[in-house]
Amino acid sequence: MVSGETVIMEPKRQVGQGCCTPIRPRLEDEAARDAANLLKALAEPARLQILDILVQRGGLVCVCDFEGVVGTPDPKTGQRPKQPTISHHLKVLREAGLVGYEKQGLWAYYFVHRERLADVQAVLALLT
Amino acid sequence: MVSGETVIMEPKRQVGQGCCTPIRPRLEDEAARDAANLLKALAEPARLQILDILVQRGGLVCVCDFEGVVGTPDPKTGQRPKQPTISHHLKVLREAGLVGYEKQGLWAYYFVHRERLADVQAVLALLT
DNA sequence: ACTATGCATTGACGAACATCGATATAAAGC
DNA sequence: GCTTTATATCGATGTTCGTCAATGCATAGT
Repeated sequence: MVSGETVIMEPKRQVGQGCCTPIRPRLEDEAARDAANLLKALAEPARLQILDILVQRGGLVCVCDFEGVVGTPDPKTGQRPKQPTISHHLKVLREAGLVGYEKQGLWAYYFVHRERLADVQAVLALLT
Repeated sequence: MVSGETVIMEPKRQVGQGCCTPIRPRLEDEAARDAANLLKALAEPARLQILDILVQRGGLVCVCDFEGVVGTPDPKTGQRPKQPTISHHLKVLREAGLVGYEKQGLWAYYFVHRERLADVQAVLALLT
């Protein structure tokens, strides 16, 4: 980091009176909470791969397509997450508004809500 | 959902032989894991607000600036997270490569690693 | 009616996380 | 030296999360 060299023009900060001018994030508490919840829904390998497949397919995908295909393989058994786990991840994505689904007979067909993905990108664009 | 109406061109899926053609996510396991770890580092209101302030300031910000300013207020006490918690969040952001810092005397000045934020946006762009 | 299938939900478990108070470290000023 | 200040780290606690086996619930096929 070349810390011996860096010169910050930072003049006169008296210890004990607070070193900096007060500041508030532009991101208000509620907006930060909402954004964090969206990001939390995304922050899982299995869920990212589910979304990837949904986008790749560009349409409706039934749940059985995800089984044995997404999620990190168990280091011991080499097995990927099973059906109840997939269903759980899909529920998380649903509740975050990132995907929707239709029931057709025995199958459930999922699709992406692209607007919601755009919301995430909008938040990240704020930090650029 | 209009589920009575939706017509999917659904040709002949025999129950029991798997309903769909096999598919793999373009997002490989390791890439998915890395992306998820980055998103996990972002998926916290306090950390989003920290990054927001860092970007807003456009330069070096010392830790004390974040105290009492970022993070969700405790519903009971109305208090925001205290110094050890802020320090913890900064460590998480550091380890994710999202921020860096320089030590100047008593103070630690943090700054954003914009390239890393770009990495996150690149992953999300894949899903669009 | 009976069986098999696709999917959701429940309950349990361990791992990971956010937060805190207390303590440690390290530099500045006396 | 000692004290104060800014930050990091440690240990404990309560909560959230990912995963599974078991179960429930429709629907399809016989």
